[in-house]
Amino acid sequence: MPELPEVEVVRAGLAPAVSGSHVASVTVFDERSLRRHAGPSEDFVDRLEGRTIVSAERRGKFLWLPLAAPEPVEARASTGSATAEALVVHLGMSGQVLLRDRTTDDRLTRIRLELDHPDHGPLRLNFVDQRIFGSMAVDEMIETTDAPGALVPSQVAHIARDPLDEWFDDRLFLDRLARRNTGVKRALLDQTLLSGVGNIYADEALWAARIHYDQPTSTLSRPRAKLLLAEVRLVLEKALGEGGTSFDAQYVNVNGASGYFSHSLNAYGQQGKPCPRCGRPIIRESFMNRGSHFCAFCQRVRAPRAAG
DNA sequence: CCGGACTCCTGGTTGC
DNA sequence: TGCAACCAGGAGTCCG
Repeated sequence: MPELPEVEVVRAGLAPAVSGSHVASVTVFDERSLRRHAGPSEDFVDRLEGRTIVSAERRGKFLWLPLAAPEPVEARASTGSATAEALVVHLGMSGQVLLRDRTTDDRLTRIRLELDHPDHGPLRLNFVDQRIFGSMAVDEMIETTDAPGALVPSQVAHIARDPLDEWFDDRLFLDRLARRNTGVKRALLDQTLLSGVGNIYADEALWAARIHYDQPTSTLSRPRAKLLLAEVRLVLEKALGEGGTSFDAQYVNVNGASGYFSHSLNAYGQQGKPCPRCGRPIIRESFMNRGSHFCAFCQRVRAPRAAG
C-alpha cells in the first residue's frame, strides 16, 4: 500500500519519538509478521529488549531504526567489533506503525514494542497489518556500494536509492533505464533501478509526463526520460507535502491521521472520469496483476524517432 | 535478461 | 439478506 511519501511520513513521525528510546519489552502476537526475520520470534524479542534506538531511516519503501550497541553482558563478553543492527520495518500493502500511550490497543496489532523515551516518557509502538505482507526484522547493517561509508540493513542492500535521496545519481539511472529492454512502468516499479515508486505514483508520473505505461524504455528519448524522472520527483514531493495518499483508514500516519493526496490524483483510480488535461475518459487496464490507469489520448506509445 | 504466474494474507466492496 | 467473487498501496521466487 504505502509508497515513498507514506513511508516518509511515518519515518518523520517516528523519528522524534523513537530516537533515544529504550526498548522495554516486545510482544509478538503473530509470527507471520516476522517472515523477514532470520530467527524465531524469541530471537527477535531477545535482540530488541534492552536496546536503545538511535534514529529512524528510510530508503525507498523500507524503514529501519538503527540500534545502539547492546550493553555488554558477562555471558556475552565483548570480543571486539559488535555487528551493527537495526529494526527493519516494511509496511507491505497494509502495514501501519502507530504511536500510542501504554493503554491503547489497535485492532490487528501483530507486534508491539513498549518504549521509554528519556524526555517523553513511556510510549507504545503498535505494528498493525491487515494482510501481513509487511514485516519487522532485526537485521545486521552492511556497507553499501552506492555511497561512501553508508550502512544499510542487509535486506535493503539490493534496493536502489530513491529519487528524493541526495545521493541519487540521475545519470546512472537514465543510463540504466535506456539499457533496459522492458516497458517503462515495469521499470519504474523495479526497486533495484529506483526505489519508492509504487502503482499510484507510477501512474501519476506517467500521466504527468504523457507517457504510455508500456512504452519500451529503449525507445524513450533522453529528454523524455529526464522529464519522466522530474515528474516522478514532483509527484512524490507533492504527495509528501500533503501527508501521503489515503483512500480509507488503511494508510495513516503514526498518530492515525490520513493524508490528503487522494484529492490530487489525476489518473490512479480515476477510470471513467475525464482526463483533467483533455477531458477524455481515463482508462484502466490490467497490468502486472494490478491496474494501470492512463489517458488513452494523452498517453500513447510513440515510435522512436528515426536515427540520423 | 525478461515476462508471466504464483506465493504470502485479510477484509471491505460489489454484484447476483 | 446472504454469499461469492473481486479488489487492494508490495515484493519475492520460480520457470520457460
